Amino acid sequence: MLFTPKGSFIFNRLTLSMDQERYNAREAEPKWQKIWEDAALFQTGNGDSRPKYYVLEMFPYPSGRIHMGHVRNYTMGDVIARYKRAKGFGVLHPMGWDAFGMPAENAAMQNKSHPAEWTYANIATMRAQLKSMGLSLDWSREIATCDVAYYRHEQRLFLDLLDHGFAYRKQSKVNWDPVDCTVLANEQVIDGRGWRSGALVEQRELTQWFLKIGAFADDLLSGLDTLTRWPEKVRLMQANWIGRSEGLLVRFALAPVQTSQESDSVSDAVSEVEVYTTRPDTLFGAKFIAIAADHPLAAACAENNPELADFIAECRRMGTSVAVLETAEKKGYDTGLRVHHPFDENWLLPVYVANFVLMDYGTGAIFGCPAHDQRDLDFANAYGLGNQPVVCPPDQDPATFVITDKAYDGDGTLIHSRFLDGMTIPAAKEAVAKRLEEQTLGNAPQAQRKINFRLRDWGISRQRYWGCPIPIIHCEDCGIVPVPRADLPVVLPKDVSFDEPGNPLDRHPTWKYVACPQCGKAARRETDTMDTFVDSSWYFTRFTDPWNAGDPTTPEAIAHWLPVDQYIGGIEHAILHLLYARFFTRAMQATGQMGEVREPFAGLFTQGMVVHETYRDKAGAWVNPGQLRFETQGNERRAFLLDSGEEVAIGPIEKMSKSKRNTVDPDEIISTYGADTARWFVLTGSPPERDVIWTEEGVQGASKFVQRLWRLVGELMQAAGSEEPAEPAVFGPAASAIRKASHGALIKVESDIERLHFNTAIATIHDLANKLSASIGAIESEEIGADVRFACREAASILIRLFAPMMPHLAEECWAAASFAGLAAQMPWPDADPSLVVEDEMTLPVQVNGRKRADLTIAREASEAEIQAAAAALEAVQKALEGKPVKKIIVVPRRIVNVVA
RNA sequence: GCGGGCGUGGCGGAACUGGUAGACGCGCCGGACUCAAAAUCCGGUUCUGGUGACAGAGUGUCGGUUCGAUUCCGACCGCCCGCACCA
Repeated sequence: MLFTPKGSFIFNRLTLSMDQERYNAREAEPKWQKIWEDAALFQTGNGDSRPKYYVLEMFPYPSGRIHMGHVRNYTMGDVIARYKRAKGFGVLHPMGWDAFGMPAENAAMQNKSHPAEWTYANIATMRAQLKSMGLSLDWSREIATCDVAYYRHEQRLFLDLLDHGFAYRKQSKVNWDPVDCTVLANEQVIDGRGWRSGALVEQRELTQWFLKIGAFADDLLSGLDTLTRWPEKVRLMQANWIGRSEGLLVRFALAPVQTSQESDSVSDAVSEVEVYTTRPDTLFGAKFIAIAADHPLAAACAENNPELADFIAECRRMGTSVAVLETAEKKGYDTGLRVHHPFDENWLLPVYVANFVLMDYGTGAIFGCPAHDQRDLDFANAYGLGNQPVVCPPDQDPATFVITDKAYDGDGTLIHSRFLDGMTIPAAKEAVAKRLEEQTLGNAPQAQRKINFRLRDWGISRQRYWGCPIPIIHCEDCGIVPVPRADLPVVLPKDVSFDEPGNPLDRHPTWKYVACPQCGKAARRETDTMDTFVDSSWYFTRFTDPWNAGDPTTPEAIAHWLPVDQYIGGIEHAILHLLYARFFTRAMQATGQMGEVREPFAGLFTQGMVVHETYRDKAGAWVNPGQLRFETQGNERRAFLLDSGEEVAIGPIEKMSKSKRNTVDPDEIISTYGADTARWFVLTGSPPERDVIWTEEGVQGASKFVQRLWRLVGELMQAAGSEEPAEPAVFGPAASAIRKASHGALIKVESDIERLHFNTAIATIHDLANKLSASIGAIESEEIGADVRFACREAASILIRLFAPMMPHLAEECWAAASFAGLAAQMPWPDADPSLVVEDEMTLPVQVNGRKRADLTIAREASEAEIQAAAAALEAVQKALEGKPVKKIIVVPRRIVNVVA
């Protein structure tokens, strides 16, 4: 007898290594990793003729060690890569390092070493960690952005962008991070603080390099519609960030002023104020004009008005902190200037300098319509300017409709607006635009239609050492001179010091002094380096041909591999990285480096974080879970310190962070349980886009399941015998049940992985294991015929391949132990036979008035009438009807029967 | 304030276009094996009532559409995320 009645297995010592009762991950994992590597299994050449599939996970910053978030991110990518490979695709699955950035400089300051040393040491550590995870990566394509071999091409791309007018220099107000001593892009300022340092950002006036992302604002917006495999949320966030608005530029003529001599001199020099508005329909509700503190007109008025100058200075001070802006009151200062209403020469509007008007949006000037804009209303109420409703809501009487402290911005009909009265808002907008376009002020139309964007151009200058040098030379005679392409790369000097603040490149004794390439005179190099987001804006294209030494990209490789079919990363890059990469794709297309590719990432997936409970001792100090012992009583859990026995408080579940001491080290997990257990865990429990809670019980559960699969495959192969039988013509009930379970699970897992529902794919594999265990446990040895042997062998072969993308090492060990040919990693995805899942009879739930009362088992081919008759005849149905007559019986084929009384 | 998302057992979650709510896992309870423990295996586990077959309630709350609603619509409550003087 092969099986004991309870199904526990007696191992046959003759069957290969299956006599091991336990699967030893620590031995097996490095063994298979080496076999894969020696066979160069995951290297994909550019001449591959299979249909292509490009899987990419956001490459990591080499901060020191990988964390659980990396494990989750890269496991998901690896499941897809391995699955697609099994499905017959030529899979490109590369890895690299986002290796420039501030932390390396901070480390250099602390350790008195060089950023390169720290960075490359971290890369070596993290590469080894990633390799221990058993990822199917093509390491032959590895890149690090801090390698000259990479950033030389970035300098070339910069020069291409410069030639095409996509890079330019301008003086502007910038976000200055006083801790990192560098400039930040708007996207890098979060709640008024630097995204890395957390320092309150200040405004400074500096000359900076900009990339013209604004040139593609419209295209970046409309392109979002084509990204159907992106999360709706990310597309929406980008659309809001780009912030397109359609409006009108309207010029208001300045009226001569009698009251104030100072203002009078201004109105002599300047004749008009131009405003930008998206609500030209409310022009007859206008009560004032407001200009920004930085508006040239404000500066002109302030020249002879110290009080106004003070007010402007106050506005500027406030502008340095977003936190203050949020709570700031609407404040203004009357310049004394007046303008004529465009439709009525006798109607004068006061011109205020206002703290809520921004110079860098629109024209830095607005007209205020208090009745229909809350901000304008707050201002008007503060300065007693009154309001005039000009849009009447549908349910209000125009005669009595008034606004007091809540502006109305909804739909309605125009009132008190002369020639606009009775119009809808869109009609009124059109009418105003048309009339003002035809009307002239000076010698030009008084108004002009204008589409505006919130998106600002991307400032890329950083006053840091550890970044890609901007290949520019400043010559006193020739001005800005690009480094000739033949002289590239501009290499970072090695001999730099970090013992004082500021930019080491700037204070290097020799590096910046060069001869001007044009006139040969003494000149200086640009000492700013590029924002590290430039590095990550094109790395996905470099992966397609990282061996090309002469050019950043290779047209054939781009055409073959791009776009990335599935990109995986954190939601935190929804705007920053993902928008920049989309911009670079367009800009590089314009410079001829991107072929016909319009969007870099056809499919995007944003995975959730790995979170963990937090613990605090009596003193309130955070405690690491490794120091704790847990007790459970019923549904209550308590935690105690291992050494002292002191009880600690179990706190909320939060993102793993060193400061809260709730991190779990991947290395420890891998050395204790193996990579497969870690990989399995991060996919289980919650859907991939949601956070997953790390628990010790969960890891142990995953580890137990690894062992269970190992035993189950052994049992299946024991039943299957060592000889591979031909497929029998007839299968008995036991064999049929096994085949039905295997093929049913296969169909489900396949569709789950295709939809990236890894958690339900795993549930299905659990379910299959349960079913197979039950089947095998129920079979007596004398029943094992050719059909059962065939079904068990088939089940083992399917089962192993189903979990192979998630637990590749265990799959190889099982595959080999089962004496199947080749490597599991090379096996094609099994073909499902849907006919095996179909049953002759089906069981339909039967409802009475929408409530389930019975089950009806009936032939699959039964007609609707037969089903109706059989359902009505059921005892439970009759009972539930309580004698009431049946009105109708609804039959939804293969789904349900509902008897309506 | 604006925009978006989410509320399902003790817990994580499942339920594809409206069709058996609670798959699968964790935890818990009971049992087998064992001198004992671990490991493993078997059974139970939404709530209420009943020894029981069974009956009633049930997917944040209230209403609507439908033969039928976790799923669609409306209002409200709660939580999470993004943006925020953008004219």
